[in-house]
Amino acid sequence: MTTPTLRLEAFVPYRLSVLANRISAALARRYRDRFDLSVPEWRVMAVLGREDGLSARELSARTAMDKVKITRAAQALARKGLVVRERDGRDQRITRHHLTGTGRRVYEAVAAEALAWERRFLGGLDARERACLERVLSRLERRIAEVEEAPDELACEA
Amino acid sequence: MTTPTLRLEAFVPYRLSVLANRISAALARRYRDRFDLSVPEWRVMAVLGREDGLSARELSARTAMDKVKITRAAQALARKGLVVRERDGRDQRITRHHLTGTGRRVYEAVAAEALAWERRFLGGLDARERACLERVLSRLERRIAEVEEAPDELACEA
DNA sequence: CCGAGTTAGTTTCATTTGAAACCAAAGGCA
DNA sequence: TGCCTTTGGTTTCAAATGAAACTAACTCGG
Repeated sequence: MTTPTLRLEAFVPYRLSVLANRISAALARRYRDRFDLSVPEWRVMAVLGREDGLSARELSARTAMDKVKITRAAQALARKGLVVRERDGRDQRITRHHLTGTGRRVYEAVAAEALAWERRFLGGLDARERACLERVLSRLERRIAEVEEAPDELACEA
Repeated sequence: MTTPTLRLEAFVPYRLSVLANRISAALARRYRDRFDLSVPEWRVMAVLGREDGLSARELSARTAMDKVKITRAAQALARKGLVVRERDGRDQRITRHHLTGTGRRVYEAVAAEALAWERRFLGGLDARERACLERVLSRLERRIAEVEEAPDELACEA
């Protein structure tokens, strides 16, 4: 038995990374060109569009971005007049974030565009492939969480 | 029919991006802790381990990294004594890259570790899920290439 | 109450990144 | 042969990033 050699183009972490970056880049360009938004800014808007009044901490949890990124994205959005930030009444440490009127209109437009892009992108797949994708994504999300918790043990299935 | 609202946690580009970053981060930490290598450095080594004497341009193509990153990674590897770089005899513009003896030993070690990690990671999936993953990855790789070429048209399947 | 410890968010600073400018060597081609 | 363009690679510069330090506000045991 020969030692299996590592081929980058067949190595799943590499393939996933390249794929995700290409997809992100394609979308990021659209956000920037059409709406002058960065990806972190867009993610914050996307979350606020569905749940208003979140704190930075909550935004961080829902966007998978660290708190520094949240601060900066939120400040940028505030400068652009898309978001307002206010101290929470009960706990003065907390900053609550809200879309402004303009913010909401922009949100609707970007959300529509993003969904359209996704629909078009996934439209190239047949129903079986899309089901497959959903399965695999959920599965890998669960799996990486397991591996993150036990970076060394031979953590196999329960 | 209500407008479908965008839920970030169900949006494929977002999920893929977060997933790929988590996987990359987990691996990157190992490369760094055990071998003091960054991801770009490791990718260059991985390619050189199988094809020696590549130019920066070829490395760029095979690692999906731009030429600036290649220059920097290669310079770092040279400083560490893992790679040597030399001008091509025929075309003096070209730099050829080779693993040193140490470089090859490190390559073998990192490659083994990377493959072991992947095996462990994917070991959490059953055979069907792994097949599914392979299918979906190939499919999406093809699909993003199509969309990159025709960013606007409603490019569906041929 | 009051200080130790915690939590929310911001700022700082060093590192990473990539677009664009740049330099040097080839490749036409008049 | 001597431009003019192209190509391979490096450097520069400004922006993005994130770890760690920091500030301010809250909590809780004594």
